Amino acid sequence: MQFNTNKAIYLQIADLFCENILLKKWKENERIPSVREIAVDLEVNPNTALRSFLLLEEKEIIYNKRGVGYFVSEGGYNKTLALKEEFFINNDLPELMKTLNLLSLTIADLEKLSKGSKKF
Amino acid sequence: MQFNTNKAIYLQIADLFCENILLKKWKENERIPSVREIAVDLEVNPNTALRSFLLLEEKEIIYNKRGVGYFVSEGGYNKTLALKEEFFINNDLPELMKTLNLLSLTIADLEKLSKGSKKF
Amino acid sequence: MQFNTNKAIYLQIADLFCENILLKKWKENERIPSVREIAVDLEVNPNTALRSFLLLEEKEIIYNKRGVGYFVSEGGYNKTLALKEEFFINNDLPELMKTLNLLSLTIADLEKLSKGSKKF
Amino acid sequence: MQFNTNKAIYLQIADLFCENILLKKWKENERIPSVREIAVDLEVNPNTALRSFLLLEEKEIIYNKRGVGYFVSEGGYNKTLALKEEFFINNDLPELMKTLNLLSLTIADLEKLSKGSKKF
DNA sequence: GTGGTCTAGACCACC
DNA sequence: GTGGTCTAGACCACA
Repeated sequence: MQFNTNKAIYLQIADLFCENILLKKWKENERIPSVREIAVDLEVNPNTALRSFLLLEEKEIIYNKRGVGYFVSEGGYNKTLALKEEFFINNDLPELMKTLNLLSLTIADLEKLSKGSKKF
Repeated sequence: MQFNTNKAIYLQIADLFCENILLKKWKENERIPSVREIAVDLEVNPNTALRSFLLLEEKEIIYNKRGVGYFVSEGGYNKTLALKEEFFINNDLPELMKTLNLLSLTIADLEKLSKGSKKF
Repeated sequence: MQFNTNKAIYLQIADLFCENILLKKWKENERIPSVREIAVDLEVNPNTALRSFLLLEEKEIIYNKRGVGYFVSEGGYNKTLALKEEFFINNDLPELMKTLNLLSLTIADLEKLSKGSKKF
Repeated sequence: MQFNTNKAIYLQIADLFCENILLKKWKENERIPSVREIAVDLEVNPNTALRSFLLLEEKEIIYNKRGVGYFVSEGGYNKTLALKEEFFINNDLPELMKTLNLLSLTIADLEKLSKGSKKF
């Protein structure tokens, strides 16, 4: 996996985990890969991988069974969605509106731009 | 001014400068506040303020007259606009589309959200 | 049963056993539940349950009859009491006094607090 | 400094910080020693020391000024006190009452015990 | 096998 | 100078 250099790796891994939950690749009460597996797969140090787990555990999106591994929390999907939505509304969206304003663009323009872009 | 802890202060100040230019608060060939004034106003270390100036000078959005101060470049408005647009298309927009997808939102939803938000 | 995540499960189970002995739920020379029963009841790994038994066996609070099961030792009550008392005096009590000091509380305050608390 | 082997060092350091705040050795809005200083003083790895800072920052007891250091939060004293009190009421106290009950002791007995102990 | 802690030390961005 | 991240790897307790 490639990591963006502008953001801490462990945060990018945490985002990846959230994505997996939101995309239902990881289901509630299911065990997720071990710290070591993630570390090997993503080619990062186990410590770095662990930080991602700890971050999401603290947000109660995942939980730990001692000696067994990490699991997606009951309600983890909704919690993840709520967190991401809240962040979007309070941070991304205001930022977006401000940028649109500065660039003299409207939301309607986004449709065209997103289609024109090679990224989609 | 409050700064976001996740982004370098000097970058946030540079963004602020760009905003002022795009909003025509700072016009081309007009002198902008000194490093010292900015540092005092925003309560930051003068070194930090200076970095913002140097960054924008390097992008030729502002220029320096020795012993006089910093000025918005001829064409600084368009340069700023171009930079912001490019960044928006290549970075913000793909990011936005991905987030919308994860949150099961569409561009159309943004209209409502942006109106419902207290931020506007 | 809920376990505290900050303390090893097997230690919490051992504490539970001691409680049963001190409360005379388990009497001297009486057979106590098997490792397997404990494991099922408390929903823990049999290995974990076994460690609790071994710990108390080592302290001679319980003993094992091969093929039969575990029993509370002759004198197990007093032994448990003595251990708990010693630990209380040497560990809990100093810790308590320090905490009281930091919180500007006195032993006298404990009376009121313990009554006010919903836990009792 | 000696550390208790039963508890993570970074937690013991965090406790120490709380003590300093409760004892008013560290006052609100005052800078506290740097991560490196703590690491050297307590003879631990800077990483370990940092964990203590991060823990307390997350609880908003201390805050960070970029490139400057950590400071006790406005209201940090009360926050620390509240946290410690809450923990005491919800954890230490029930535990204590249970232990007293098992040992056939009363709160009144604590007075004598605490005086008799060599620790005071 | 699992995670959790810790060390030693590097590198970096930032002030 | 400050903190923040990351690696490499050890050691341990626990299940």
